[in-house]
Amino acid sequence: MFSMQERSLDAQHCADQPMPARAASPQHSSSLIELCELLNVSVDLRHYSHFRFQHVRLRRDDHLYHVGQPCRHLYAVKTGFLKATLPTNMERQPVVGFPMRGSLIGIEGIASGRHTVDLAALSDCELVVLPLDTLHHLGRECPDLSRGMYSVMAGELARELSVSKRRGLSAKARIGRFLLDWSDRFASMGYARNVFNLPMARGDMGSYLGMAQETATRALFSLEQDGLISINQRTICIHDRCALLTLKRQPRQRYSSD
Amino acid sequence: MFSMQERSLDAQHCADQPMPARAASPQHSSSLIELCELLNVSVDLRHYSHFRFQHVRLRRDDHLYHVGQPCRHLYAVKTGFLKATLPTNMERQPVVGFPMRGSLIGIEGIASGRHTVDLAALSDCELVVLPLDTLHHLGRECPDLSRGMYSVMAGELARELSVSKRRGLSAKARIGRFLLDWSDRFASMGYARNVFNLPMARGDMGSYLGMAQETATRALFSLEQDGLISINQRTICIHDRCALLTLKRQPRQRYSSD
DNA sequence: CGAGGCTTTGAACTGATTCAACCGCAGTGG
DNA sequence: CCACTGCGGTTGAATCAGTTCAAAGCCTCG
Repeated sequence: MFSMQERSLDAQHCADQPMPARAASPQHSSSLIELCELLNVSVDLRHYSHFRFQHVRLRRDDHLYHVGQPCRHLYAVKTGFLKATLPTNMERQPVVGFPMRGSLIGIEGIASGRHTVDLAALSDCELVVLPLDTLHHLGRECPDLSRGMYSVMAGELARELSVSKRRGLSAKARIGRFLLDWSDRFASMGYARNVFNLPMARGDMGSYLGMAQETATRALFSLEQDGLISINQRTICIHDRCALLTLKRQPRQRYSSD
Repeated sequence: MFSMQERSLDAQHCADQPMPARAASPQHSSSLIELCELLNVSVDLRHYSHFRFQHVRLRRDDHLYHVGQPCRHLYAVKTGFLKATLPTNMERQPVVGFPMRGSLIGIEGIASGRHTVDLAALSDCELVVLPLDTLHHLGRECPDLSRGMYSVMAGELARELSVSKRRGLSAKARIGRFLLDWSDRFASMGYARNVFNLPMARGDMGSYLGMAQETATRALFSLEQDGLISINQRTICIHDRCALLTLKRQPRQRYSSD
């Protein structure tokens, strides 16, 4: 239904002047300084503040891009939540990430020139469009920016690697870590650390954590039983952060001691 | 011409860690052009060919760096195989990667300034040292290089993301994909595509793929039973690439039709 | 030759998946 | 207003893939 948007975005890609049709009311744009603040990179940009970056708005369930589409822009998330999914011949596309405010989207497509994940909006979103051409152009004149970009990209890689820490943990422990991750993300946005709404369905949560959605449900319920959290639909209240963090595959006491 | 590299290398040696003493005899160095060829980035570098990058040699089981050590260099693998492991409080450190010729190591530490994985040599290795200072310096003068670095880093991220495609596959299928990955890696180095030696132990293989080492053993054996491969210790011979690729979790026929 | 590390094999065990049914809520249309 | 529909979430029961423990076999290297 909104595929028109993708087409028009592509057209813009060619024209090198991103101006999405859907953002029919593009009141907003950001300066380079605002963009850097959003991405949390600190550079001296006094001379380049005249650059402005347009915004794109997405509605829930809109797709920002699909696998295989040319990658000519990156996007910094200003508001809203998204999910990235991998293409597989399976019916269930595995979820590989939940970008939100401060995330830089699209990096995965730089190497091949084409996007390698699908990006869908979980809620209404506002994104800052960063054309790759502009990025390279700016990098030439503003060395600090290159450094900042290296840092952002490396950060994404490090975060992705750390995901592997969850391997070997029980489903319950993975859910626990996951909740703490979101807790920190909300806290870093200035929201409450211990009460928040998860933006995704159980199925997406499970897929991201590598378990069936029923398992996600049961793990949440089990954590609630233990008094570590309270759940009400997608609203989470964390009671015992420390316990959530130290959950792990218990040694499994076999017919032992006694 | 070496001054910059030597300074930072020395600084690292003195200040931070006991870098392998064997690196004391670095006979070789590479030009920027050689480095770019190694990393498979194509840029016009005629004017910068006077830069030279020192080499480091590692012996089997040597560590290139540990978690927490300052990240001031990247390393391009020239020869040999390594493994990257995450730190956890568990006894078994999860393996997150097997860098080899062409891989760029150390990116994960750029964002935080400190390394976030352990890097150990699985075999004797030769690495090209790329000081971050030099990288930033060069990027200023040679815009193409920045672009190339973005591409390399983004490629690492994309590769890391694609690892998630293995989620949801059976152990056997994951092993199959793993073997094909190595097959392609060897092929891209100009070696035989269908016969090769894996550089890592079963335990590391299993850890990387998220399974117990016994499961890795059994999956390999099962593939051999099916006639898709032959195994002899760490020597693998692939007979049916297509079948390896199409392995997946079979639908599980329950007490079926009625 | 012996020690120790890696690999294989067997057998018991269990966490998680799968299937299936049900609940509750939101949107829709009569 | 209420039946209807569909989706997300929850719950239960059976089953299985993979883990864990245990022990033996094999290879390498000092």
